[in-house]
Amino acid sequence: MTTSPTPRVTIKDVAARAGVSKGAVSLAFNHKPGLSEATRDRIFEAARELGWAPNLAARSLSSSRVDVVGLAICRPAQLLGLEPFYMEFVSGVESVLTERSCSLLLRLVRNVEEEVGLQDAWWRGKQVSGSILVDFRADDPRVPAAERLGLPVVAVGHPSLTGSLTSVWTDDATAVTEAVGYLAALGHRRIARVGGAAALGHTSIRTAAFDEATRALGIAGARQVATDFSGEEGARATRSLLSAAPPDRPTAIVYDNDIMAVAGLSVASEMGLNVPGDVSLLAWDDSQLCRLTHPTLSAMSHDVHGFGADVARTLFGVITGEGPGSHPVPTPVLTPRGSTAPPKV
Amino acid sequence: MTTSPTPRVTIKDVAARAGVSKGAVSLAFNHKPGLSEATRDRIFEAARELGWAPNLAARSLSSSRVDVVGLAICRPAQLLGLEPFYMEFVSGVESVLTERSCSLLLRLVRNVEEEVGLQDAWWRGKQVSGSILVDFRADDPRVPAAERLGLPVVAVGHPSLTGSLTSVWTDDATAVTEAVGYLAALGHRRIARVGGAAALGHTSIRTAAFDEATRALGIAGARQVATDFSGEEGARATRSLLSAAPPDRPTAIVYDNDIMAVAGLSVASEMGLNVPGDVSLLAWDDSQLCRLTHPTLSAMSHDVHGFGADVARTLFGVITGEGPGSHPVPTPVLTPRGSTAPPKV
DNA sequence: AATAGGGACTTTACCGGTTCAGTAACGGAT
DNA sequence: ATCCGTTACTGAACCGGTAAAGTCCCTATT
Repeated sequence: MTTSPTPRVTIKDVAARAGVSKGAVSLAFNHKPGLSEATRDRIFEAARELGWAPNLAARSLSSSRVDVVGLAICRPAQLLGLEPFYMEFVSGVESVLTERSCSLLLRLVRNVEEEVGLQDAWWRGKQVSGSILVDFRADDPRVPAAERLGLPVVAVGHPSLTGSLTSVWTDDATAVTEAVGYLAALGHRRIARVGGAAALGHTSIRTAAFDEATRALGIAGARQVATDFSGEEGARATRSLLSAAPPDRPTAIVYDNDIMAVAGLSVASEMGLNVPGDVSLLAWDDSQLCRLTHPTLSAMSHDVHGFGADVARTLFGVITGEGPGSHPVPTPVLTPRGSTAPPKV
Repeated sequence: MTTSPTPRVTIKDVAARAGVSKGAVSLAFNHKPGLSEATRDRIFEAARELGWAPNLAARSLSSSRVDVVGLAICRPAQLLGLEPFYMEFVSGVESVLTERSCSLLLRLVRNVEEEVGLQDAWWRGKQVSGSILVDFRADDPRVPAAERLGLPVVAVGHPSLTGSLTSVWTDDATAVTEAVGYLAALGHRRIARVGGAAALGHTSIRTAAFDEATRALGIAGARQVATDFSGEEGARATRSLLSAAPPDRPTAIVYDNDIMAVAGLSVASEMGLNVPGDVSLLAWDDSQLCRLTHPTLSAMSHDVHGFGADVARTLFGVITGEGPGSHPVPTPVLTPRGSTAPPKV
């Protein structure tokens, strides 16, 4: 049994079959004017019969445009799997890409330098028409790199981190302030925060906002610890916070994602502490996970799918020549569930 | 301030700069013989100075090969985000693609029909050199489609589902048997299973294996329920199973993924049942999540990252003309943790 | 001395589309 | 009857590479 050598059908075959020139087929398939209805139909009919689809490589070569956008993510694989955030984000991005029959080129990288090299190669090699940049850090090398290349990008991150690049961002500072305010309103005076990777820009923003918010409320015993976003570190951080003697022990903890909050919840129960009786927990980036625990987790909730879609739409804007801009998306909203309550006396 | 129009540098510029012909540059960059060391160096030097990277569209057009593989995933976005499985799988795939400077074209689709159309277009349009197919169901339309197109694919699924396609699969039946055997050995006689989407092939395989295993052990009261893999349905299923009166209530539950097991755990505690005292829980597709709960979840553990890598390697085999084959990967192994124990009395 | 062989390149013909200058045909205005 | 302006389409150049055939020169063989 031999594999049939798949006689690839090209635009020429379609043209021949429809009795027109290649040019006409091209016009028809790009919905450009200059063809009669009848001819157009004949062409589509011929293409259908032959099962022809334009060769994108050829198209992008001659028209020098590609329908692909790039996304490189830089987190250890094991952590990535757990972050519901990314998959949901990606699916939001896809939802708008699909509408415009555009594809997503995804790559996991080990560090920012590798990503810079990758974006560079993608753009130089005309593999993408633009890229989405995530996980900004202070003085991120991708900012000058994208500027230098003239690569159309949208930077997912606060404008203070993304230089002249078009950015789409959530107002983390306000959200942190709201979270702290909520816990303080419940009566908590000893509030701690288990933050994400210190190198990440949005982590520093939240850290600063947390300091500011607690100071403003006159809360003295506010502690923060940095982690790598993993459940394990979340657990470790929680254990260390909760093992302080009662007067120093926080009565409320805010987490930077929901995995760590879940881990924190189990640490509390392992230590014989009642949630929310002895300690209140507040998660971030509300995913379904927060509703699966017992008690359910209160969270700063956030439409990640819609966020991804916004980012993709903005990227199309940039690609079509829109000038740089800064696009805030709705601030995460506090969603109280079962893990937060007033502290016991 | 005008954006510099990015004068794209082509192979011709590099050739000119190195004082050779385009052909020579092509030879150098494809590591083909026929050039002296000196010339080769001059060419690379020139390319480096100009910051040139070959245009992949042009390359794939003339050499009729592309360094891209396709992957379409068909699950609702919200569920996807939660399944640690996919991100980990993807990262495994990426790890071997990257070595061969190959990229992954990812797309989320709504149903199998849409995927068939997509794979068809990808292949016809020469956008991919091969594809990875996941989530097989009985009489999957992708099997005849891939055969008809001559599209090189590797099917992630049991050979009984994937027809003549090259398959990579885990032996779910054996794993289920082992899981049931373990619980039975602990003394459980009333074992239930919270399965995944009934339409999926591996779900039916597990369902059949569960029936078979419980029958073989003479266990009468074995119940199974189908879900959509979501935590919510996992919780609902657990609630329904555990609300039976004690003699009928299962003393052990096996889940088809770990999200549902986490959900089940919280349902048990919400119902005032002790895990593992009153009921033992066993998760599947062991992710970090299983170590974050309290008690920690026993699970059928499985190297998903390595699985993805194997799949990618196999795909390269298929692309380079290796005949169809069936490649089993290691069976998930039972990893006992805190959620399983002998039943009380 | 003539010839063969091979290394190091160059030349040239594509790959499969898009684009744009050109052309033929037709209806209407002058 | 002529000229103009559209509309509908064709033909050829071009995009940036690859691949196969061709050229040239140098050394080894007969």
